[in-house]
Amino acid sequence: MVKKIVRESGARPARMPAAERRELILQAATAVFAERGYSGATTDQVAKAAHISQPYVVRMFGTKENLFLEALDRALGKLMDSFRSVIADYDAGRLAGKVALLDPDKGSSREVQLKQLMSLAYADLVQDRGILLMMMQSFIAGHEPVIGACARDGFVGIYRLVRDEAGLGEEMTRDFLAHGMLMNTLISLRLTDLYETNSAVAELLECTMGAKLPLLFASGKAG
Amino acid sequence: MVKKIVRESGARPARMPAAERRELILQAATAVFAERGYSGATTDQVAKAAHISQPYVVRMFGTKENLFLEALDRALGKLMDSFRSVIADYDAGRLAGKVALLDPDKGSSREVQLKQLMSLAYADLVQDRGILLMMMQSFIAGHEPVIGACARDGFVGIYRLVRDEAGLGEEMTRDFLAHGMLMNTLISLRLTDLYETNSAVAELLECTMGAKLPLLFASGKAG
DNA sequence: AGTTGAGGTAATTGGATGATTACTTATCAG
DNA sequence: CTGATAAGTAATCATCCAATTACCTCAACT
Repeated sequence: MVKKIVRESGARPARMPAAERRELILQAATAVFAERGYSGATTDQVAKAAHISQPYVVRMFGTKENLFLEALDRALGKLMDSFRSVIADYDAGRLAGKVALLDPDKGSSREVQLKQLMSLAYADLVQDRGILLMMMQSFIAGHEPVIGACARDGFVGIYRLVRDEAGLGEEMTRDFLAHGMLMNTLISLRLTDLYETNSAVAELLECTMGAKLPLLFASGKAG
Repeated sequence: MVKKIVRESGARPARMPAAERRELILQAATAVFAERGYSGATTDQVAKAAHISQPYVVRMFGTKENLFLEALDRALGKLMDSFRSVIADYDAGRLAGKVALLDPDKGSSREVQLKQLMSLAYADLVQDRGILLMMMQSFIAGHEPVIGACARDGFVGIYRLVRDEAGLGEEMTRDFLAHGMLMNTLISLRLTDLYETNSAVAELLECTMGAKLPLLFASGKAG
């Protein structure tokens, strides 16, 4: 007679519908992939972060690669949704108050104002700490056959959105993306760790993030 | 009696002094780490790229982590040497010809001219394809205890060099770094693969790389 | 010629890790 | 109450990979 296994030490996870669990796993995967990259992350780390067993992660997404792709898609979607809603709100006049704060003289063109607003939206996304770094990890995985292709598509999609939908034009879009990449790098590098002890770092962070710097220190807390 | 192993199929590697072999391995490691990142690369891939055995790679550098650190150090050194020699040459008046080409009116300040010259030097480094991507891989490994710390030091070193030794000041240095990060991203993403088929990509590449775009397509051939 | 040490490899190992299999258990419709 | 199905796990496998061990073999110097 095999001894009946009695579940001890309470930590039994709550059951929930698959769709809901899916989102939790994607959140966990985003955080783990963001820190460790595609190769550096393990499905077990994702499972632990989602408080669930490793086999379930694999079974729900098929492969680690597919999990990464879905997390990437989710991150890209959040970024683009955020930008699109900025554009829509701006064009509907719903951001007049914010614009007045950023640009009291109202001397800037639509593009310049939109650029500032999207920078703000971008910095807001930092609070998740996963979303942006997840994308960054995909951008340097260009050599991976499938992930690389999706990353390229995603990047081009962002370029088109900023250049055409927001209407920033070539050079302004390039500069916008460049500063985004610098922000991503500073965050991923964890330069914030040196903020107190290194005045050059403090200067660079303040100069790059501007008023949005506090968001960086608060990052990681939001879901 | 154990059968004497006779070396067949000639491919026996040439012997060479350890210091020389070391540099070859570092070159190979730079290329491999640049493409696949720290976690994604294997010591065996480095060994194959250097045409030697995997155990020898490990024995010569102790650990994979240490190999990465030495390759990173080498890459950072090359970049900073390159910038420093631009600065020295400029201040010694040895770049008058180049400056005249970039800035026919001679209307720009020292900082602006130096910035352009350093951008040029940066783009020259692209030809290796390993140097810059190696650094980029280290920048997104901020969570690794040892590698992350070295990457932070390296980044801050570059910032100081550009801001203080070249004298670009805060904002200009920030913009310089931002565009460098964008270039790194475009290269790592292999957006060049889409240059022919995607006009938005062609536009972005031309806008970002300017006259230096051909260097990008020629990259990977140099040692 | 013989020894020695540096340059190198084959074989192996132990741990990690993505994936699979075979279960268990909760929930809910009838 | 009772299947049936969906949610979830334990155990295990096969593979990969960094690191170790135990060698081999030239070249240089007595």
